[in-house]
Amino acid sequence: MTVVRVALPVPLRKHFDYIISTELSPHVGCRVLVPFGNRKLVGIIWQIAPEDGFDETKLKTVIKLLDIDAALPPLLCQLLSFAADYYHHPLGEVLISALPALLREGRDLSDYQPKAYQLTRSGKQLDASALKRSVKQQALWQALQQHQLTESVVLQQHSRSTLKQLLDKQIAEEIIVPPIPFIAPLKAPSGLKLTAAQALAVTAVHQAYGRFERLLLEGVTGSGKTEVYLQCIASLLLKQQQVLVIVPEIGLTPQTLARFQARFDVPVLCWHSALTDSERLHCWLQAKTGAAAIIIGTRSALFLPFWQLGLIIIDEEHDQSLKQQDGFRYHARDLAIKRAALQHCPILLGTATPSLESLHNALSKRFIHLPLPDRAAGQALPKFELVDLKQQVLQFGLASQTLNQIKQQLNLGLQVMLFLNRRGFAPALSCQECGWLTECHRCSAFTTYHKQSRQLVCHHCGASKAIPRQCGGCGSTQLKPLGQGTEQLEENLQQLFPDTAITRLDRDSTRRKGALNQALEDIHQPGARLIVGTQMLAKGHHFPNVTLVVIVDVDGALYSSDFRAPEQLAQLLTQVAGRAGRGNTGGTVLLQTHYPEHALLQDIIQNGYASFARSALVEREQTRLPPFQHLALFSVEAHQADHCQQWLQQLAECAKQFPELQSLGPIPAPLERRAGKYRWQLQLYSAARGRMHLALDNLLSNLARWPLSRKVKWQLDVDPTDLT
DNA sequence: AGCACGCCGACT
DNA sequence: GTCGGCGTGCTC
Repeated sequence: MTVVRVALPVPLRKHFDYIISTELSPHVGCRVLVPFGNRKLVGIIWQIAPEDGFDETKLKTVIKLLDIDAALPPLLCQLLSFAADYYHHPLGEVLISALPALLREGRDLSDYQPKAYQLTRSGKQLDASALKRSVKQQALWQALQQHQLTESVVLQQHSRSTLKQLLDKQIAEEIIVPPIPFIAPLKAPSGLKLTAAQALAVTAVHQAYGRFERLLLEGVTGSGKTEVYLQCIASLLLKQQQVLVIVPEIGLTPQTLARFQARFDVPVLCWHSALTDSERLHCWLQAKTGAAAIIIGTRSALFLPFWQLGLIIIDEEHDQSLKQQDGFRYHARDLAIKRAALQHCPILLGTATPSLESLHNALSKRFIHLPLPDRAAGQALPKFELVDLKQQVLQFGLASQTLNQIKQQLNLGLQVMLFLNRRGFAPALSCQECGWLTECHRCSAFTTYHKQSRQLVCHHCGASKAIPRQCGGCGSTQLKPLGQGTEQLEENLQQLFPDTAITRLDRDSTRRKGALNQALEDIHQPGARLIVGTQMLAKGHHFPNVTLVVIVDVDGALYSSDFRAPEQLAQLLTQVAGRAGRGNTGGTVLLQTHYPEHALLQDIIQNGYASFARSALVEREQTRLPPFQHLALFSVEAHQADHCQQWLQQLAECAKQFPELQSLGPIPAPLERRAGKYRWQLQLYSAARGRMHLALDNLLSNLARWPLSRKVKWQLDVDPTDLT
């Protein structure tokens, strides 16, 4: 008997000790089923025979050891332990979140591993006459005499009942066959001819193999980043090493996967939220055994147990979806860097619009900077033009200049893309008599009018309700949509261009399964077409026939209280612009604004993202904002606003004992009420990362004792990207 | 987080 | 007389 210290998926920042038989040979990283209060939980063994043991007489016994081999290998344990400390999230929850759901539930791994059958010792010595009464059993017995057979092979020729009979008689036995690591392709395919800049980048990555190195591939849209990835991967596969490619949530299109699969004759697997639980477990096992060569996945792919990981690629490293926005709020890029350090392998961050964090690291030489300043096929980058909306008569939110340019392109049989970051028909319904607007009862926000579904929907809490007949203020029946969303823009454009095909791409139009792919297929058809959409248009897709991009309304993002808003706007504009003119014709981007003289717009259109980002960094340094100071955000939710405020006030008081922490707040969150709850926040800034973490640990152990902590729901977000 | 225990108010 | 509201305490 020995004591094991177990990490359990509960929000308690401590471990629990249990007794287990030494004969089971438990080790760190194995799952165990344990009694906890009056329920049973799956936990992870974190320590064997801890020295400062809990009172042994009070210990309960492990119900079941669920793994022979650690489900979380040592390297992953190190990574997850680091992550739990860094993001101040309870270890047990972090560990369990790294496992596929089926393993989290305590399922036996062997149920999901491929099985094979062989004769037992007595089965081998069996006399042929022993089975003469059963022709079928005899046939299977004879087949197994040659060599073991996998389950699928057995079942092709024999029935499951015959097999069961031989197993019951102990003539045959079941064995688990570990999948075989992938076979390296004999020769790496050469691929496209690289530009000089691409070749330099590939060489830099090659030189980093086998050691930890961080590389930032800053390639303008259309510069051929994917080709760089592919050529880096090719040589790694020859070394029999695996590759992890992390992509943004909607970046993993069938096209991306197809491109990788077409290039390499090795198993390429994907990992994303749409997989079923057993597909996920399959992928997890293929990574662990080395059967998978390349895994392309969203942020949680970061926690897959690779057999021999040789390279991590983070595509679109600036993308917001790399940061988990609830619960365990990790940043996949930052943890991937930690993982690469633990694996002693290089990590390549690719983007046209680097995050200011990564750019700062590159400029200060912590990362190797690999610029790809030109488009691979030599096309010109799209050119920006500002359209001044002041003192203009607009038609459906579009200036006459904009409309003229759209007409021109359509007449040439080309495609025009209109970007409007507002889905639905209109952002609100408004009363013509008194100005009343339809609001969400539970959020401090207006409800969006959706014409097709005939509903008012709150985009913050998801609540939807029927359209009111009368104004909630004066009773008038004169309710009109206020403002324009993509649904309305599509309708209006159809009126202006009745003979032109229009494709709308937003969350509503692509909700139906297969709708997104259908839309993308339509867009790839030649001929004039209007494309209307939200954020979805900005990410990854290739629209070769688009020559004109219209940003219908840039103003919303120009005056925001979030210090990251300019960076995000610049990234968005650049990414959307990058969809234009990828074919042979150069593209134009029209920015419609009431503030054409705005410094941010001027900087982006005249000098491009790279220049904007460098000046934004200077500004961040002057204002002591990230990455020049570290930020941790405490947020609270409660039914009563003063509970929020009081709790944060107490926290701010407590934080005062740490001179290295500067606090900002308590302040109401930008969306002060959501789903019926008030939301407040306290921002903590610090120049010294290490000391900030110590202070946070101290704050967390303090606040656990406050009575008010029971009345509010609080969260801590380290390095937040979203301050709403 | 879950879950039990426990103590007060409104119903068959 | 009970059902059930959520405050409080505990989990090796």
